[in-house]
Amino acid sequence: MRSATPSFSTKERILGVAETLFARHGFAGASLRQVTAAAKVNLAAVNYHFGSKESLIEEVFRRRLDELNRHRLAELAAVQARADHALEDVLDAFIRPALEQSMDSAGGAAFVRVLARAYAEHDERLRKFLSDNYGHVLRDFAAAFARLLPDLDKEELYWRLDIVAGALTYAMADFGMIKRKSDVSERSHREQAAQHLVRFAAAGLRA
Amino acid sequence: MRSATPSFSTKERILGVAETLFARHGFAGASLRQVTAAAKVNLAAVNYHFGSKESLIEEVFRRRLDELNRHRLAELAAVQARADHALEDVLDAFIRPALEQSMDSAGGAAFVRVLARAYAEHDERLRKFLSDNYGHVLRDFAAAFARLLPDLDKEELYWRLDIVAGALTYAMADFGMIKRKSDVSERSHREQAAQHLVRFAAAGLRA
DNA sequence: CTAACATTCAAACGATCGTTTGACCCGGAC
DNA sequence: GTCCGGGTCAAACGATCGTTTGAATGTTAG
Repeated sequence: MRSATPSFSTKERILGVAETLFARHGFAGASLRQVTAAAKVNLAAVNYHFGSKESLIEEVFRRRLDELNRHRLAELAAVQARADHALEDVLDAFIRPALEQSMDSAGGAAFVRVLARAYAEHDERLRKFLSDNYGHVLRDFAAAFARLLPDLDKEELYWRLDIVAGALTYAMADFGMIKRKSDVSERSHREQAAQHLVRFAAAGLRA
Repeated sequence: MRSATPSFSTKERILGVAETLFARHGFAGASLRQVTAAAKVNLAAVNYHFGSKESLIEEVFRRRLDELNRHRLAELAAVQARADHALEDVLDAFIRPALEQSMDSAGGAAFVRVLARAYAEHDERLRKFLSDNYGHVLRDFAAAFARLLPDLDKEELYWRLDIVAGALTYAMADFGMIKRKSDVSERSHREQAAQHLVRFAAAGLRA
């Protein structure tokens, strides 16, 4: 069975449904009974395959973050290899991989919402887990920005990057109150969002 | 008893503690037992004074949002009365009242975190409640921005305002990963945040 | 076939949730 | 004094939570 239907195994079905429900109702708001019912698996399957609800949450992150971080650092390296790279290129290297992943798979769009949840939740264990995976990437990007903005002192730069990261998280999660037109596809909606955000953030960083 | 200790009545003590715990653990994460225990009132007091947990949540918002919206619109009117008002002035009229309120009372700082929670929560009833109180103000500000940016078409403006609102919510809630120095007071921390955000947002809107 | 293992299942565990109940306290009206 | 009504209290309600159990099931190897 493992090799016959690998993409629909119990484990992966739980992960996919959990991602969707965590995005919609939060980590505390989505119960294991809701998850297992939607995934059409037994309630005990979560504790059998993942050990606990918290381990399930971490696995939802790990599944996507590893790939996302890898792509971001790869694009950053590619950008920095060009001698004449601009601020917009570095911003694009940070934003675009998240955008791409959010459109790759069915659950990708849900994951960026889950990511935004993680910022809102103050759970210490979850924040540490994310810092271990995300903080390293942010530090590399901060160094890249620092080189492109030599006149900006470090503290001022960190302030602005903080705002950029917050705006990115917000925009990617589509938490805004202004709804997109219904005739604009999800893909072009997110591509426009990334494009606007890059220009907006670049102008703010240069201000 | 009502006139003897009005600022420490059971009702207000519940509201204050609920604000703090909702900010820290979310609406689903903070239980009424935690709230009543911290407020040193009986568990049944919440349902007696507010009717339900959901009504308590709404009351936590109403207590601060009425004043916040009033101040924002007053400052916007004052800014628009000046013929030479700039983009930064309008942004300041939006950001500063939230900043002031967050420092006025002990629970004010917690409230902006509660406000950010509201964006993360997808609860339909809560979003409608906020839209009724918040949406009107956002529309007025959007009109003010539109007058100051006549070359920007409406859709592009809405995109950027969406990002600004998201960055504001994020920054005000202090959800960033970059910690402030411990020797910088909370007040100057938030004033710097507002100042940076105004400059950043203005540059982004003009880009 | 049997033995061993991995997985699924219904059922129950104790804990905690929001809410309700009914007795109790107490200050003011009569 | 009696009565009344707002307020507080301990206790319990049923529902739901995450987790555990032990039997049933299916799958693989010898």
